[in-house]
Amino acid sequence: MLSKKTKYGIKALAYVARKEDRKPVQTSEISESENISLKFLESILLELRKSGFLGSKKGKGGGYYLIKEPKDIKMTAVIRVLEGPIAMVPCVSLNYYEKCDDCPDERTCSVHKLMIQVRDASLKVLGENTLEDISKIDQEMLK
Amino acid sequence: MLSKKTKYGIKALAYVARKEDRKPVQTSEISESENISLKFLESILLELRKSGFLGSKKGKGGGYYLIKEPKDIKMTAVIRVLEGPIAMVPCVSLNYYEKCDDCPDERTCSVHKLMIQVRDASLKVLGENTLEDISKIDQEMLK
DNA sequence: CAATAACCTATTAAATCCATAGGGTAATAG
DNA sequence: CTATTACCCTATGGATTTAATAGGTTATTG
Repeated sequence: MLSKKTKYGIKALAYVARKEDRKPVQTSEISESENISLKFLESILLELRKSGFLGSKKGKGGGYYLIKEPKDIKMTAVIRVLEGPIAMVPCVSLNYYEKCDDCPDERTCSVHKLMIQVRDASLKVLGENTLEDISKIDQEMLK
Repeated sequence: MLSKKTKYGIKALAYVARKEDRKPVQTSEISESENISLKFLESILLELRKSGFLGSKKGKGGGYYLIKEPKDIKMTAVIRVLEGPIAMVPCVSLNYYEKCDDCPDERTCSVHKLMIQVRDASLKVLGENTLEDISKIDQEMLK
């Protein structure tokens, strides 16, 4: 299950991406529009800034803005920062690998075998989707 | 992340599936062979019995055995019973659907859009793999 | 300087997970 | 029939994580 943190983080990024101009967007605006607890959102945006997705500006007229183009932000990167590993089991994670305590041999582990396939399938989808892809709203969708 | 419960459950099912004869396998045997806490495993096997994957036999020579052929057990079914939803977000779950508190309109939700794709990709992999597929050990794997 | 909005630290309530403990009960072997 | 085996069931606790709240500090604009 995706944590609320990740969910909110993605929604916030998508919200910022939908603003054509590059003016900073305030936390409170995102909070109200996306129904996210203000304080919780603050901490998430802060993390997204520290990990290089957002820039910020303090004081009046300040807020957060995208540093890169939405089309250059892969969803794999976003999820890895907010949620951590994409794999469902540490022993098949590319970026957060960890050996299982049980399991003497990964090569013969039934779970390992299966979860590698799931990981690759997820990775494909998340690698093909950019922030641009998921943030735009087609009029088609509203019918 | 996959819970230990699900992980152990899959490993236990695979272990039972690897036994050619249909003799019951004892919990203690699985526990030792797969390095799973005996008491924890007991509760997992019990759940797998109640949900129709395993049958059991009490007394001496008793244990658990598969009710269906390994090739007829899809991994989607196993995971849904042990872990719950396959989707990463309740609002895209086929079997455990739940509306999000935030999110006035799913059709325009960026997370929703993305997670449907992830769900379908996972569903494909888990639907194509059966217990037979993941339980067999190729000699190729050991090289 | 005064207003604004990001920034930072700490705390807490709730939930979930993993495991253990301790027995009860049914079936089988001898 | 009796002892043993091994499944069956309930309850509990510790640890970890998650989600959210609270309260303050720093920097920028006008």
